[in-house]
Order: sequence, then structure tokens, then C-alpha cells
Amino acid sequence: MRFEPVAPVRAYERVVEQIEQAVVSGALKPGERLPSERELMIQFGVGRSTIREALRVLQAAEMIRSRPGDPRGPEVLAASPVALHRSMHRLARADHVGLAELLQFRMILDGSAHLLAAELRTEDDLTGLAEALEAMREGVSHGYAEFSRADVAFHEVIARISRNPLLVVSEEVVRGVVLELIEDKLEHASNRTSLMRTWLAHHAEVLDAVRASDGAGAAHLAKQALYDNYAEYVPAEHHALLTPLLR
Amino acid sequence: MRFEPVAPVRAYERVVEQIEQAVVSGALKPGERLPSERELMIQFGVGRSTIREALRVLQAAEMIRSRPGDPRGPEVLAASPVALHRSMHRLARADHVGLAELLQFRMILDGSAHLLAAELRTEDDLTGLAEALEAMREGVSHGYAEFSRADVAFHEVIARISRNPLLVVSEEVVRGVVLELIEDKLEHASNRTSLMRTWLAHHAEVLDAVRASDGAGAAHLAKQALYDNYAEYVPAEHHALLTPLLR
DNA sequence: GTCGGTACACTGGTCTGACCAGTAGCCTGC
DNA sequence: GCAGGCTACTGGTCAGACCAGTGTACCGAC
Repeated sequence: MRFEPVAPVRAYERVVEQIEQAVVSGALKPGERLPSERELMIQFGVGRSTIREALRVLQAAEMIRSRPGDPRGPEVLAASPVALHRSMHRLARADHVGLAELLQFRMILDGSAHLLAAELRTEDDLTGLAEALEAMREGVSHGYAEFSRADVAFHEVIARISRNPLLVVSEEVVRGVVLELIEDKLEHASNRTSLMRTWLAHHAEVLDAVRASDGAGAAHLAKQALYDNYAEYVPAEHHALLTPLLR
Repeated sequence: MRFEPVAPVRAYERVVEQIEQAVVSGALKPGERLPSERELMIQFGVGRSTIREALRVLQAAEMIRSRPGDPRGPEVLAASPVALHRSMHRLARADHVGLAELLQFRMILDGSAHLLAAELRTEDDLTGLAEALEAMREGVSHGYAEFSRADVAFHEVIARISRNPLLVVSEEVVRGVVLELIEDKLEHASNRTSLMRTWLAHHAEVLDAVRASDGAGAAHLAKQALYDNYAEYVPAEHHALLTPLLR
């Protein structure tokens, strides 16, 4: 016989539960509106402060958004990786997760995405990739910010070709966290134009591998590119984390 | 010249910011206590409802916990993957992420973890793995629940040997979501004893590969095991997602 | 001395009622 | 027809109150 720990259930938690249930069950679709706080307070039979605390929780989870003065009430939002990004970012800052671990994780995700993309790509996908590469080529002359945007777009196209939304989201999240950690270092890089040309050549090779359905090759190129670009920012004693994936 | 969209900053948001800052900067360590709500209300110069909404947000992020009656005040929590788990779970339920995508993602993570574990394992790690395997062997006769716990423990040991906390956490999260999606199906499996024996044999092979530092072999075994165990629950038209990783 | 109970001063959880700034839509006056 | 203001709402915030529950310090019984 086992007993479960008993925890009192707060009123606002049950409000959260019910609204969350309505959202995930599809009874409330993104774009639809919740009743106003005063109306909810009547429907749930609780005070306004309870309703407000519940809405704060849902808002922190990026599930709703409310704006003062809007007579249509709080808006139900579409599921987004923003909350995921926030929690992973917090974990990365707090939980002794360093740049090396993040990069290793990115090599795993990016490598797998490239592998899958090379296997699953259609002719349309190849067209999309070629366009993304072209945008990068144009970006070189439009400054680093522009180039960086095109670079991110290329990786997103790859991730989408892999047909796995989890891969898309996690890559986006991890990439964001990595960039936040080293943005100041990148800002002061001196030889950015030559860096951009190198990256461009890398991506062209990747496209060739994907076109040739060479999954292993594409994956290796992706991991190697990450290593070449970022390894210098990783403390030397952590390089052991990165190299096993390159073999 | 570019302008930024202006959004009003709510009072409770600035309270959240300050407390969050204190936590991530290390000024407030896990286990330490925040002042009581009434005290915070004085320090921040805002009303109690504002304080409470801020605390709700921090609590939803698993950063603090408060208990009525505790004269020491709200407790600062250590960073945990619980919040990450919640946001990923929500995303998986909402964002047309099916079992196939989850399993594919697990194959990627688990495969990489095994690859790294085989490369990085020490003698101590091998001892830990052997113990985990022994626990599984004993679990067979103690019912499915016990065996399942030991199985999870084995995978956690593997993930920890890979030396990447991100791998540990994401695997834990994805595994949790997968199990929640198919727990009802597993409940009704008839031949669970023979299933357990099969899994046990699988894990013994994995241990051999890790001992032999055969990263590729261990990774392949892990992915194959996931495929063998779960592919039957994946709609046939989604099998194309799983198979490329097995090659 | 230790142990059990009790009183008290606190905690967070909830409710009520109020005020404010801001919004959207109506509605007037031209 | 339309610009301008009016109005009835919205969410954000505050103040004050009450309650159930907790931890602790105290105190009496043994």
C-alpha cells in the first residue's frame, strides 16, 4: 500500500486547469477570445484576483494574451516555442550548461536534420534550399545582420525538410541560446567578410550533398561547420565533448 | 532609422524581472527565502496583488515555491527541467506533433547519447551500467512497473555518461511525453513478460557495445530497440520518418 | 529534565470594492 | 460623410479585510 503526498489545490489552479483544458481540447482555438475577467469571475464563482492570477499563469505559458481596453477580452494564442525557449534559456543559464554542451547538442540536432533532409528532400525542397543559398549570397554585400538572417533561414529550411517539427523548434531554441551567449564576441569579430564567404562555401557544399541524397555527408558537413565556426569560443578543456561527433 | 514597437511595462513584470535577476545572478541561491508578500510589497512599493501576480509567474516557471503559513517566506528553487517538460508537453499536444515525430526525435537523442557514452565511458560508468542492468533483471519478476522504472534508470545512466545535461533533460522530457501518449496502450499489452525479456536482452547487447567502445553499434542498437518496441503504435504512413535513422 | 499541549504571530489564499488609464464603437453635430 | 467627442467597457493596480493553516515559543504536567 502506497500513499500519495497530499497538496491543497488552489482555486486559481483549478481555473488554470479548466481554461487550459479548453484550449488543448480545441474548444478554444487560437484567435478566439476568453470572456472578460469580470465575466470569468462570475462563471467560475471566484474573486477577480483569483481569475487574474490564473490568467497570469496562462500568460506566462504563452497561452493567452490580454490587453487593457480591448472589449473582446483576452486572446487565445497559437502554440509557440517561446515558452520552451524561455525555460531552456533559464535552464542553460542556471544548470551549469556551457557553450560546449550547447554546441554539442546543436551538432546532434543539426546533423540529424541534415541527414534526414538529404533522405527526404523533394525537388521542391531543393528549389527552396537553392533560393535560401542565393539569399545568403546576396546578404554578403548587405552587411552581417542581413547575412545572419539568411543563414538562419537556410538552417530553418533544412530543419523543415527533415519533416520533424520537434527538430525545427529545438534547433531554433538552441540556436537562440547559443547566439545570446556569444553575441558580444561575434560583434567584435574583425574579419567578418571573409568569414561570411567561408560560411557561404560551406552551405553550398551542404546543398550539393543534400541534392546527391548523401545524408552522412551532409550531416558531417553540418557538424564540421559548427565546429569550425564556434570551437574557438569553447574552452580547450571542453573540446573533448565536441570531437567524438565529428568522426 | 528604425523604431521599436512600444509596449507598456506592467508593474508586476518589473517585480518579476528584479527577482529573476537576483536568482540568475546568484544573489539568491536555491533554498534561500524571499521576504514575505507583505514585506515585498513594502520593498517594491506596490500593492499585494501586484506582488502576488509576480510570484505566480515565478512559480509557474518553477523558480520559487510558496506555502501558506511558512514564516520563512517563499523558497527559491533549484533550476529543474519541470518547466521545460511542461512547455514541451504543451507544444507536443498542440502543434500537430505525433507519436512518429516524438519517436524519431527520441531515436536521434538516444542514438547520440549511446554514441557518446560508448566513446566517453570510464570503468566506473561501466560498473554503473552493469548495476542498472542487474536492477532490470531483478525487475522482471517484480512486475512491469518495477521493470519500467529500472529501464528508465538505465537510459538515464547512459545519458549521464554522455556528459551532456541537455541530452539528459531532453531525453527525460521526450520520454515522458511519449509514455503519456501510449500508456493506455501499454497497459493492455498481454505478453508483457516476454516483452520484458526481449528488452532485457537488448540492453545487455547495448552494454556490450558500450564496453567495447563501439559507438556506432550502440547507437544503432538503441535506435533499433526504439523501433522494435514502438513502431507498432505508429501509423504505417509515418514509418518513413523512422526508417532513415536505422540505416 | 522531557514531553504535550496551547497561544500567538505570522504566512499565503481569497474576496470585495474601488479607482485609473486606456480602448472601441457609437453617436452626435457639422 | 465624416471628424470629434462621449460612453461603456477593458485590464492594471491598490487598499483593506477575513480565513485557514503553519512554526515557534512558551508553559504546565509528569
